[in-house]
Amino acid sequence: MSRTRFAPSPTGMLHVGGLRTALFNYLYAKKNEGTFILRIEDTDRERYEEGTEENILKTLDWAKLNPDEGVTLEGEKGDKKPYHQSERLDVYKKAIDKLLESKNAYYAFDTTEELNRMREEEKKAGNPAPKYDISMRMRMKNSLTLSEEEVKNKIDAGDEYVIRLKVPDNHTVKVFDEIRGALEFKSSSIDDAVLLKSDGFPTYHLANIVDDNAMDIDMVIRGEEWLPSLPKHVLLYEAFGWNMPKFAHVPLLLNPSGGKLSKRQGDVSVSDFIERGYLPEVMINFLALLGWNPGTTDEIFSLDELIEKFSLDRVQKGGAIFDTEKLDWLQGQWIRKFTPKEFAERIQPIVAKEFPDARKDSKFVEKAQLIQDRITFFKEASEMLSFFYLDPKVDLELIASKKQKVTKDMVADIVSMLIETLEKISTWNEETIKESIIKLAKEKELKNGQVLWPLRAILTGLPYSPGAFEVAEVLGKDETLKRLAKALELVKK
RNA sequence: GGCCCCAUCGUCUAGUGGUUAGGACGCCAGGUUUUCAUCCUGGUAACAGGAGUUCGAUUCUCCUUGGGGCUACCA
Repeated sequence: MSRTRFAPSPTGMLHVGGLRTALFNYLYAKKNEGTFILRIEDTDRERYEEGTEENILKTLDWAKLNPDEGVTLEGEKGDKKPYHQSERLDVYKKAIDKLLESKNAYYAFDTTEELNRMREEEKKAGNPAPKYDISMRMRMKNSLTLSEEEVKNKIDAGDEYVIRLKVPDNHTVKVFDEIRGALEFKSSSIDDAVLLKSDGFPTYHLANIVDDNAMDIDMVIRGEEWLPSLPKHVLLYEAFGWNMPKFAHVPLLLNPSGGKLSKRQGDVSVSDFIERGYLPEVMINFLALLGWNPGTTDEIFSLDELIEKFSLDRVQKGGAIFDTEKLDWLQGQWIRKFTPKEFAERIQPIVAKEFPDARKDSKFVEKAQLIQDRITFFKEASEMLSFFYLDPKVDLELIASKKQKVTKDMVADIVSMLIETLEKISTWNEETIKESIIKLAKEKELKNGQVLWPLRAILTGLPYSPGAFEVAEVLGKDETLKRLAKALELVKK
């Protein structure tokens, strides 16, 4: 049993990196017959974006990574409510009081302007990385430099304040990361982070630790960008006297040019990929392989298979460039994996949108079969099946083909021969059609392509399409001959 | 700048002291008795550099270099 959580902020659409973090958390939980929890970290009122929480939930639902507990599309589930941090302010207040009491935190009354000025001064004085601790703590206005009475007076007077973590001096924080191993941080490099903002909201550091503890999270899987603040979190757990969960910092997803994944260099929000027609199975499969591998050469995995194979010790340490070259290939693999019936069912509504006849087409499965190996996106299906639902244009430029050695003045003869030959076929199927046409070509001393190209071009009206034999079979004898006859007439003119 | 993380083909990766350094995507060539696609076969291409440890380093250690992250009253 294990409890993991995905804890996004509603500050933007869910992006692929976030989905991967969610996936790893989901896989870990399921692998250990545990619980996957979704918590919304909405403590930043400035960056809050309307609708993004819904986008996150819907995207997770699309990917079939629905949380077992926490915030869901059906509302909050579980006995650790609420799961929105903005509704847990009293919980943080209590926690802060505890830290204040144990002197692990202190009040600070400095304004942003004062802080900025002091940092400038420090830099000029040769301190490259001014931190509130060490260099600034004693120079600023806070409960470490002010008397108890002064502090009380300021608070009573309504002065704004934040509460900061008191990082102990001369201390080494030791912590273990499931992916990176043992880590050490000197406390001199850790800043006295703000825990409670002047608006009464907690920062990530506080809220995150308090909630992970309250929600019994025992494995924290999050992005590598959190690694530098890990010692602060460890210090908080120590200050509270709580048991620490295990930590696993997964490598970042990178732009093609190397930096942290961002817009500008292409699509990064999952919604973009959904819109472009990628299947959830494909996205999940692709994301799983970015930073993780099964240790075998297998590459196609369903969510269930991933649950079975997943383990943190096969997660990569280095960042992975989010390069979608392989995504299209994967999509093709998945499309080809569907049974003919499944495939037909999935494209039928899409084709029917353009060609209503497709909806009640008894031969739809056969038609769909012709293109299952030829498409990467379902939306390509309509065009590729168009010739079944409308009369193809007869285009002499297309029917004659230099490459196939078919000149324009040969076309009429070839079409006549085709009609004559095909009319004689009594059992109409791919095999018999093929047989008689190959025989025809041989008799007339023509190359197969000289007969087949015109046939396919007339039947489909397209430069690229499924093969002539299979199209003719599905079209049926009558329709095939009808199209040939019509073409012959037009070509003669 | 400081702190932290990382480093195998262009990309995703296998490898855990001795391998012709393997696979996949992409690309190139050929084949699959019509096009496109699929599929098959073959090819292209990598251990960042330098010391050290060792009989022997891609693998262990250190340094350099390179890349990335963090450095907010954002997460």
